[in-house]
Amino acid sequence: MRPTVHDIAAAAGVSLATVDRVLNQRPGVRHVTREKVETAIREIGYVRDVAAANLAKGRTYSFVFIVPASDNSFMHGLNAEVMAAVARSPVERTDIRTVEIPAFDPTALAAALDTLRIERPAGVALVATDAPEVRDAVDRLVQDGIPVVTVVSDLTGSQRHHYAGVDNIAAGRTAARLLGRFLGGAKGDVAVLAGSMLVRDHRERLEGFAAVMAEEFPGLSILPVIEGRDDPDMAHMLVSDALSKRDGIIGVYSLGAGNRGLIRALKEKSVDRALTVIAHELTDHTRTALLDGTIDAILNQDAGHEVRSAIRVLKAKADGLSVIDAQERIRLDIFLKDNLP
Amino acid sequence: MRPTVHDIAAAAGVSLATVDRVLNQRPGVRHVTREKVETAIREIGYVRDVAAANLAKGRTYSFVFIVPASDNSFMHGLNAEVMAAVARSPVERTDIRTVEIPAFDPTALAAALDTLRIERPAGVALVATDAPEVRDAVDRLVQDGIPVVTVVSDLTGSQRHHYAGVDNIAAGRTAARLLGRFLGGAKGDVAVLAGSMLVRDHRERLEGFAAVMAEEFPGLSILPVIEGRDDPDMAHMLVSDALSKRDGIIGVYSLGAGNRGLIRALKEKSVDRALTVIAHELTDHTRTALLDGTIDAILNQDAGHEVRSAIRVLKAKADGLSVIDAQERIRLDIFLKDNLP
DNA sequence: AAAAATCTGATTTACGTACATCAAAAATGG
DNA sequence: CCATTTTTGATGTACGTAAATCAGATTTTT
Repeated sequence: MRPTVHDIAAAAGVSLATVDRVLNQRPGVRHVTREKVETAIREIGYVRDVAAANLAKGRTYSFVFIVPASDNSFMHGLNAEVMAAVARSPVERTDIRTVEIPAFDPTALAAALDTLRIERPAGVALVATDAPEVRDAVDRLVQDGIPVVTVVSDLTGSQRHHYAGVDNIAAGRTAARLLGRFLGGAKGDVAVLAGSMLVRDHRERLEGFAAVMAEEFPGLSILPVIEGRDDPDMAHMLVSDALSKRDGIIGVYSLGAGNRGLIRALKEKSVDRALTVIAHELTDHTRTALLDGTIDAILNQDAGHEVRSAIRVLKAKADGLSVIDAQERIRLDIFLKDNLP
Repeated sequence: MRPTVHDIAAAAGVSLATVDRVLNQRPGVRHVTREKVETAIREIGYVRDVAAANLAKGRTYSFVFIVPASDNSFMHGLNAEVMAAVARSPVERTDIRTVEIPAFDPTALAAALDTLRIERPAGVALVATDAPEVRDAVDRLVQDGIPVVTVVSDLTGSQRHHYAGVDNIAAGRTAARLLGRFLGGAKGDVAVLAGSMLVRDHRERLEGFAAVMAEEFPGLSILPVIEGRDDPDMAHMLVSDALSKRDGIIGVYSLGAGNRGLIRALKEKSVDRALTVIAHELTDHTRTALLDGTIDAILNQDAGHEVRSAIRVLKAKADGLSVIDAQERIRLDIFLKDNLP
């Protein structure tokens, strides 16, 4: 049987009330007594029974998810996963609320974060927009003792406790190697379709992609980045245009969202030429395109895993427990035709 | 606030004791009364507070992991992950015990399973060996009401509740496509190194591999499978031999363990020729080989995830709860140089 | 040395469920 | 209709922790 508070009390020669004061850092315990209790805790290897503690506290963890109101498949998927978590929340003693804010609007995001300083939830998860005011707002929350994790998009330099998302530089590098290898030794141009270079994820993916391309595939040259603003129609137009103008294009890397337009453009133009295409995010559209050969590989981050991981980490932080790092590492999924889920 | 047993009692117009009898399927409740209570439960949407229930029961889940005593990196890793879970077990109210049995010995495995029918643990996880007697022993456990999950290697046709492992046919197919694409349109021979064709995983990987090769890469022909018995020295010898004899080999697929020998053979022979190599299982050896270019891609199953998933599923089954399917799907990791963890 | 302030102990209630006991009520048999 | 059996209610204890109260013991201040 694992030791309980009673055992600590007996071992330390103090009363239960004192043990409780030490455990829950309540005032009214002399320094020497406190140390005596802490030693006892260490010696008998006591670990608080979190389930019983939460039961006694009648605690429900109240978490807030801040997500951008973006209209693309990935964000819809993310939202769906948060909703699924909300549906499960009573069972897990959590009370999850989502806050939608305009996409790519650092001011709104910072304002939303500052609002939470008053509400004081048990934890905050946010899809970060990379800007100084957001960083500062996050740091303020952390200073207030509120656990904060970033999801999908990180906020380096901030004091957020955790990032539940993929390494986007590694993703870009992986895309480059796949594309390079798939193209064999062929020489030619590679088109890159991004959402916006203002988004950190996209910048990082491009950075990784360009690095490996330069290092390892000198025969391939990257054309100026096409910014499709994650919009299907815009992507369609721009990609069609590029494919018409440059007939040296033999590969395409789509590192953002809005792949529907890309796929349409590819289908129109690729009747007469073979293109190797790597895209991000598995959606109904990209899945179909992968199966029919329009896309050759899809890099993906599992939104469900990210949401669940964020919740687990927030819970652990709220309880002052440690997390299993390997479990919380969000992996980059690589999908070919054959290993689709 | 979520409803409690008291709320059920009030809603159904019965006493707490009766609710308890219904909830824990104790005798002494008239059919009509039972239905009344069950309706109330459904209507107010009651879900048992598992934490409180386990606290009251003083319950600790006792799980048994049956693992083969194989001497290769993967099984060592799996064992390490089980041990890590054991270390965490007191905190999670679980009591995990491992049983080692000789590898590839169906009789021993079946005997071990039958022993557990007497012990009656709260759940059993096993690395299955594909044989009728094992299937029968598993079915007997399931019939006894004990949750059973297979890990790493499945037991199709049995009544096990869950399989925590990858789809090996998909793995083989993925390997074939990667190899085929990496080789561009080149024509030549492909060597396949397996542990043993008696192991179901290996058979399935080969099946998937051969299928895609035949369908999509007619220029590549698969040589007779080399069975290295997952033994480094044996693999080294056999692969060296094959590479010397057949100079048409341009690709290698290693679908089993014992990659150390393969890597040594490749390093010796590949000074004068370029080979594209796909291997399974990320270990220190394969990682190094991937980084130095000896191996081109590694397919991996994360033993840690498999173990944790198995435990989560066993727990859920023991509590009669449902699992989040997407969370428990073990994905096939594809590692290139750039996305190593 | 007395008064005040600070610390500690003892005890109780609560969280939501499980489980046991005993009494009371209702249904069933003859 | 009585005796028996079955069903139901009322009540209490337990699990491990949190949190509160109040009394008693120390220490510190005056």
